[in-house]
Amino acid sequence: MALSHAILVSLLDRPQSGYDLAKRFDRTVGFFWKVSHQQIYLELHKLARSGWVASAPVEPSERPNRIAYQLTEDGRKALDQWMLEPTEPPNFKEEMIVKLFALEASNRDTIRKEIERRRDLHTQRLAHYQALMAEHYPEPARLSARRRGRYLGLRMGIVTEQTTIAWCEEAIACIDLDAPKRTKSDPARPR
Amino acid sequence: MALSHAILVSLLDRPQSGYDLAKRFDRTVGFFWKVSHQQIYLELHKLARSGWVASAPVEPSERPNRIAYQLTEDGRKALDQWMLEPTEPPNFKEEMIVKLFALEASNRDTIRKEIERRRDLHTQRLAHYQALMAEHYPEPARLSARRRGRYLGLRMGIVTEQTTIAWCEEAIACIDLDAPKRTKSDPARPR
DNA sequence: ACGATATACGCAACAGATTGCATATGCAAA
DNA sequence: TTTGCATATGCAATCTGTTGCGTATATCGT
Repeated sequence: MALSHAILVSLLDRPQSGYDLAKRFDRTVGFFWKVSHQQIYLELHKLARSGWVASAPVEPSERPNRIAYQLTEDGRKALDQWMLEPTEPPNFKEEMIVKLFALEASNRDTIRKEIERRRDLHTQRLAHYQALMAEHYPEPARLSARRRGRYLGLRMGIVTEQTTIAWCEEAIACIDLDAPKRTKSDPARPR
Repeated sequence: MALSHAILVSLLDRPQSGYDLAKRFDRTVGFFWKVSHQQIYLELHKLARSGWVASAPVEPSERPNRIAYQLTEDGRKALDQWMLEPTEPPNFKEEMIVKLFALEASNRDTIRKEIERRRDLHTQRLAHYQALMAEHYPEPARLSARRRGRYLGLRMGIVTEQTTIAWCEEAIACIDLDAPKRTKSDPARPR
């Protein structure tokens, strides 16, 4: 049950509505962990039923249809308990690997282009993460505990993208290892 | 629908039963993609209903309760179609990041130990992958197309584990950056 | 005044995946 | 001979997560 606990962690900071949580997810871990707003509303209802969160008073200045939730004592205890439990390595369903397993039986040109597309996509993501890093963490050595956790999350994003890009380059070079040599004037690539 | 296509790709090789497929999954991509045997049996039924696989004759020498499936013409077409579709980057629900987001509010010692545990686990996985690499792909430059796809899958496993281990080391070093200095004779670590 | 966009919540149906249970055979070790 | 293990399949319940739809209000530009 990772999402519910991610919500609890976010509520440690301050009371938030489902909408707030969804936006915050998108801005922080959203790139490598997609969560739909439906899922968040659903989890909030469940957490409320468990008594781990409760509706928080909404400032009269805010919209009336907004429902903010705050962490309860029970929720805080549940979170502390969860922190003690071991984490599983995430599993990682990379469809590219499945396609590569079919390398012999399928069109190499298609696969190569797809890996190139993925490489470009990850290059964009990396640039985005690096911009965030430069903007928010110019001096990592001097961060508060609160910001250090977020910094490490972003670092994971960066090293993951770098690794993925390097792997894509390796895969592109590897796919045609047995193909006949090509020249610039004859760039046709055989199947 | 990635699992169903992974099954189709595996059946490209030869007809297989659910049990065969499950074992093969465990031996190949199983480390980073856990699939239960139930899920495989379920998908096989679905694929059979769609007409993408069909029961294959079972050798009389084999156990009678074994049901092997083979790819049909339709299944092969569906697979070719799927190869043309773009792949999404996998999403990657790393619970450690959620825990790190709670760094300020929780026990650092617990988090540090958990990251050390994860680092050790990934170190074991890496050793396992490297053993597989040495055993099966001692000379990567001379592989057939069939084996090259599998080689690249294993390479992805290796670089992913290496990256994860390096990130764990970085995180361990980073967690206590603001803690008072410790000596070997006084290894107590404050919260 | 109108439309676009952002805010804000939720239901219903489905798909994907896990967990626990049930069943049955064959083989080898204690 | 009994116990346990590997082989081999499957149901039912549950949980997790997605997709599509529906409903509002507020804000802002034209």
